[in-house]
Amino acid sequence: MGRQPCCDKVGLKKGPWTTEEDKKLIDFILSNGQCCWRALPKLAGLLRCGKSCRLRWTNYLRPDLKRGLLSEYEEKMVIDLHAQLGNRWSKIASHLPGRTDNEIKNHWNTHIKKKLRKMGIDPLTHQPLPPPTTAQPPQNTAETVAEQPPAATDISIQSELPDDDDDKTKIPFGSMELLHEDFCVDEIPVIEPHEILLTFDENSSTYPPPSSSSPSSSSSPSSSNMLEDLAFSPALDYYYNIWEDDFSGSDLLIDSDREFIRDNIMNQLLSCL
DNA sequence: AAGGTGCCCAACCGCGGAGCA
DNA sequence: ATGCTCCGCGGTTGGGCACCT
Repeated sequence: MGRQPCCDKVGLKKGPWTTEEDKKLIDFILSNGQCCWRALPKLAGLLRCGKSCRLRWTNYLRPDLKRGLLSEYEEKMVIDLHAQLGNRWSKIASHLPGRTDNEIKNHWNTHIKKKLRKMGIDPLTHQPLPPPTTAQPPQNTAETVAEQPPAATDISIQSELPDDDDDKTKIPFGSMELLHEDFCVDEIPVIEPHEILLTFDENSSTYPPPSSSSPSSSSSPSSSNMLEDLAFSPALDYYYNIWEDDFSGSDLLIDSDREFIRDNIMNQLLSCL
């Protein structure tokens, strides 16, 4: 009995991805779109299982991913959403454009959990932790207990968050969308560079820029700054660097690709503004 | 400087659900 | 209705790094 492995693991590579593998995966998906993950490794010339490819793409290579720590606002959203949804990380991630479920899960386990405990909130129930008494040993260290604000203050964090029950937290164009959403698995749609929608998140720590006031402000980001930033976004540069590293001698038209994609992003953004 | 320890996060594993024949 | 395949999700692991002693 037992479940069949997701793929034939004999001869398949595991562990960290190399730049070469990243390049192959990116190149394949940008040329062909996200097709059947199981078939992708073979088609892309990768010695990986489809699952590994999907994970690498969704968690690390997708061009719309934000890098770096979650902003304070994002963190509050995660706490609020977790209170409503529990450990449904993918659902939570869907409210935070540019963030992956893995990233949020990791951030929750390494930062937010500790922070909440320190603040006297049970990260599981989102209720105030029982106050430490002399009879009961405190769950926190003495120094963290001393830093605890009253429980009522802690809970107010949640009430500051926007109501999640509508689309306010769903940022339009908050994720990269391929225009061919509804192709069947057997078809391998060709996604041309001009069909890729690269998008931004107005709630991120980058947009609006740090100088702007409230993170929940609905004001539009400065278009000139946004375009400037996007045009030179780390994600794009990452792709370009990969291509340039290993395809410098190939017949790929790196510069024209770069210009073409960048121009297309600019045009799409301008049409949205 | 060297070794030990803890943290972070990318990646893996296994399960459940959806879709299809 | 059943069994199979595939995808996506959540939990877990372990390598690399930073910090501490």
